[in-house]
Amino acid sequence: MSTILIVDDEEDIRELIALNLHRAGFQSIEAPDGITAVKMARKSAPALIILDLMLPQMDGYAVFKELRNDTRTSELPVLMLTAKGKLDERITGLSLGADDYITKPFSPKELILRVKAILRRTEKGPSASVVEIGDFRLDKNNLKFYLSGDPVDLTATEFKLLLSLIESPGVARERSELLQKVWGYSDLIQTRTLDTHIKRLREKLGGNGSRIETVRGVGYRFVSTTHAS
Amino acid sequence: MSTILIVDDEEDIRELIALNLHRAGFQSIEAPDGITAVKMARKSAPALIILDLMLPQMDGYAVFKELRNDTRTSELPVLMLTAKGKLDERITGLSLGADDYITKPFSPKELILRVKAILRRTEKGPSASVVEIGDFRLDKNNLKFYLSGDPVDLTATEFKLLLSLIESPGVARERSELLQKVWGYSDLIQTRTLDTHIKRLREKLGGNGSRIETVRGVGYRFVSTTHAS
DNA sequence: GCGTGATGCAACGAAATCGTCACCCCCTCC
DNA sequence: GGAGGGGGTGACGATTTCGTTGCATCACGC
Repeated sequence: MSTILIVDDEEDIRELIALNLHRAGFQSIEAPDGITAVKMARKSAPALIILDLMLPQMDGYAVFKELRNDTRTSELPVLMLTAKGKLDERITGLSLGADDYITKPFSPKELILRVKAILRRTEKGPSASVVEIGDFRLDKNNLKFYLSGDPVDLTATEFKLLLSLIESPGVARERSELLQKVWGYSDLIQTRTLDTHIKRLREKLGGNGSRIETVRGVGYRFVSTTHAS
Repeated sequence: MSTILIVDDEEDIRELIALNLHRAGFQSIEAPDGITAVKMARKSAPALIILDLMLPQMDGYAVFKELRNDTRTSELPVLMLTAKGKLDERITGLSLGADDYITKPFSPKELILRVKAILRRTEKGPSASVVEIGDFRLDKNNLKFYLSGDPVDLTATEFKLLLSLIESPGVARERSELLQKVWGYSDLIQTRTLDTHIKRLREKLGGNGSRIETVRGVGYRFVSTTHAS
C-alpha cells in the first residue's frame, strides 16, 4: 500500500535501488533472502515488490509462487530482476505472471520508469466514489459535478446539498434533515439559507433544475425522471 | 423525522401502528384504502409506506404496482403487512420488490425495529465513501475531516488536496500531478499556490503536519507512519 | 563550506461564497 | 375569494477563501 519491497541478496544492489527509489519519492524496505521477503510482503503489504531471481536457498521463482499462493500477497505487482541475456529467465518470469522484468545491470532511470509504469497501471481506481444518476454525475474525489458530461461549477455547499438530495432519489428530505447533513445545524433552527441554496442549485442545473422538487411543508426531493402531468 | 404512510382498511390497526410509531418518534399519515394511499404517497412523499395486502377494491399488490409505476413514488421503501401463515403472500411481496414484510398479528416492538432497519438501510447511500488511515478520517459525503475523532475544518481545496495525498499513502505525488488533480491545471503552469496550501494543511493538522513530507524536486507524500526510509 | 534552486512562510488584495433580509407570489384551507 | 403560511427570489454586506508576491530558509551537488 505504501512502500516498495526490494528483494536481493547483495546489499550493494539493494542500497542502490533504495537510493534511487528514495530520490524518486518512494519509500522502501529490504529483504536479503526469499524467506524474509515473503514474511515482509505479508506483514507490510508493499505496493510493489522488486524481486531478484538469483537468491540463496529459496530462489526468485519459489518466492514468486509463494506470493501468488497467499491471498494477502497474490495480487501484488512484481518487478523481476534478471541477469542479462538469460532469456529463459525472462520468459519464465513473464509467463509466471510477473508484471515486468528488468535486466542487470540496469540504469536507475529505467528502473524508476518501470516502477512508475507498474504503479500507474495497477493503481486502484478511486473506490467507487462517483454517484451517477441519469445525466447527473457527482465525483466525490474531486468534488466535481457533471451534467450530461459537461462540468458544472458548484461550490462546496452546493455540492454537499446536491449530494444529499441525490443520495436518496425520489425520497423527500426534510428541511431539518438537510440542514443537519449539509450545515451541521441542529434542528429547531429556522433559516432561509436552505431555500437560497436550492435556488442557486436550480439555476446552475438549468433546465434540469426542476429535478429538485419542492415538497411543501416537508422539504425537497430529487427525482430521477421529470414526470409529466 | 420522516413521515410514514400507513395503509390499512381497519382503523384499529392503523391507530395501533400510528401510536407505536409516534412513541418511537415518527410522524405518520393514514390511508384506509388503496386509492387514497396512492394519492397520499404522491402528495406527501413519505419516507416509508406500511402497506396491508388485504384492502377493499384496490388490493395491496395493485397499490404496490401503482406506486412503482410512478416516478414520484417508485423508489419509496414499502413494508408489507401480510396475514400470518400466508406464505405465498410473503413470497409474492418480496419478489415484487417490497423492502420487508411483517405478519399479522405483530408485536409493536418488532414493527418499530423493522421500520428503523428499513430507514437506516435506505437512508445510507450505497457508497459509504469514507477514507480512513490511522487517525485520519475523510468523509467524502459530508466533506468532513476528522483527526483522532475530532473534526477539523478544512476548506474545499484543502480537503481535495489532502484526499489526493492520502489516496496513495507512502507514494510521492508530483507537483504537476497534484495541480492537475486538485486545481485542474494543466502542466507547465508554475505557481506557488500548492506550497501555500500544503502549509495551511500542515498548520491545521497540528503535530500531524509532519505526515505530509516534502520530496524535494518531486512533490509531496503522505506517510502513515512518521519517518522511515 | 558555497552557490543554486527549491521550498517555507507571512502578508495582502481580489474574488468567491455565504447567510440574512425584505418583498412577492403561490398554495391551501376555510 | 380571503387569510395565513410556506416558498421563491433578488440584493447586499460580511466573511472566508484563494492565489500571488517577496523574502527567508533549507537541501543538495560541487
